[in-house]
Order: sequence, then structure tokens, then C-alpha cells
Amino acid sequence: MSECLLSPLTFFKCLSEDTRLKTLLMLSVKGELCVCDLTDALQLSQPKISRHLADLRKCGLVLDTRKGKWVYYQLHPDLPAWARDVIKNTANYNDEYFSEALANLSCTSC
Amino acid sequence: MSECLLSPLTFFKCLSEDTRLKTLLMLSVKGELCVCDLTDALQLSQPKISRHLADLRKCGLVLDTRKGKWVYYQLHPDLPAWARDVIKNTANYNDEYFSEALANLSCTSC
DNA sequence: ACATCACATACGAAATTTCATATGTGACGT
DNA sequence: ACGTCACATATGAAATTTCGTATGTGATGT
Repeated sequence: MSECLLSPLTFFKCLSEDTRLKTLLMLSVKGELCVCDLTDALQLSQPKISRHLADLRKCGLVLDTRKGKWVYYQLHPDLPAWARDVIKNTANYNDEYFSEALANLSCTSC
Repeated sequence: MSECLLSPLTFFKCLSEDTRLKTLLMLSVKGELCVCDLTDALQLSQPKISRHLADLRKCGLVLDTRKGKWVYYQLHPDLPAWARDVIKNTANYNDEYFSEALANLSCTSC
């Protein structure tokens, strides 16, 4: 139930894959996104997105909240400050890496 | 010859393996270490250390300098500021992750 | 009850990463 | 020239990660 402390190695393994990294950067910028937002933005299959989100959940990097049929994801509120900063700074200095994904977002919450 | 721009994905892939991550954190703290310092600190075989250093070199994260028989490594001076900050902050907030490795260092430069 | 939508999970195959072992290279000492 | 030390690289095997496809689950609508 409770997360064991997030090791830097576990954290960076989560950031070392394209889909997961872009997901985290987008969540950092947008605050909250549902699975279908992510499949649109990244142009990937739903199971692929879902599997990577499960990885991020297991490591405690994201929190999921069900709202009716939709499941919304956000960066986990209990994320250590240093880890949150890594994600935020990476987003700030690497727009070009995920700007296309952001542009693909056509959600109402934009 | 010239490095292409360091993508965040490439960067985090370098940080996603125990040996490479600890090496970068130690370089961040110590400034400069030779290969034998790292084999002592991490208690690993020389070829294993050497291969991971080659990875870090290829990605432009570290710079090697030959001094007689020894080869010294440091964080690459041209590392983007955001990347250098990630390494430095991770080191600051995760001592316990690599303190044992640091303690194993018995080099003159400590 | 049944269908559908949004999402999660299971499974085996394919790709990628890591490693141990062996061998190669450059610098130094004699 | 020869040996040794410090380090780099090559090779194939083993472990890990990733993915497509198929199927399962919970919520909503009729």
C-alpha cells in the first residue's frame, strides 16, 4: 500500500522511455490529463499508454482519479520535491521535445 | 565529432542504470575521478566501469583527460545547465544512495 | 439485461540492454 | 625491446524492456 521511498534509480528508469517521459512532462505542464488525451497527444495505442501509466503508478510518480468513465492522471502530490523539480525543469528547457505532443491535445481542459 | 544537442530522453537513459548514475553523482561531488577510483568505489570490474564510461562519453555527459597512465573523468563542461542541475540536485537530496560508494573512495584527491 | 465506451491487464514475440570473458592499446620503467 | 600497469573494446550469452494482439473490467445509457 504505502510507497517505499523513491530511489533516484527507480525514478530515472521511469524517465528513460519516450512515452513515459513525454507523459510526465505533459502532466507537469497541464496538471491533469485522461488516458484518451494522452493517446491523442502521443498518437499511440491505448494499451501502450495504459501499460506505461501502470509503470508510473507502481513507482508512485502519478496519481489516478476516476471521474465517471474517465480516469485522470496527475503528478503524484507526494512526489519528493527534488523529483518534481527534475520534471519541471526538464519541461521548461526542452519544449521542442514534446511541443508536438502538446499541440496534438484537443481536450477541453486546454 | 561535434555533439548533437542532448535530448532529455538520451540524458535520462544515461541516468537509468545504477553504475552510470552513481558515477555521475560521484563526479558531481568529487569533480574528477580516474577509472580505478570508480572501480574501487563501486566494487565492480574494470571493463564494466569502462563500458559505462564509454556510454557517458558518447552522449557527451563526461569528458576524459589522459594524465600519464591514468584517465580522469569529469562532468562535461559543455553540459546544458538544466542537465547539470538535475545531477547536482539528485546528489544533494539522495546521499544515502551513493554514500557507501563515496566512502569506498581512498584516492589522494579526497 | 445488453451494448458500448474508457481503460486495464495478460501473453508471447521482438528488440534492447547488460554482462563476463578475452583481447587490444597506449604510457611508463628498465 | 620487453614487461607491466591503466584502461578500452569486441563477442556472444543472458537478462530486461517493450510491444502488438487479444481479452477483461467498471461505468454509463437504453
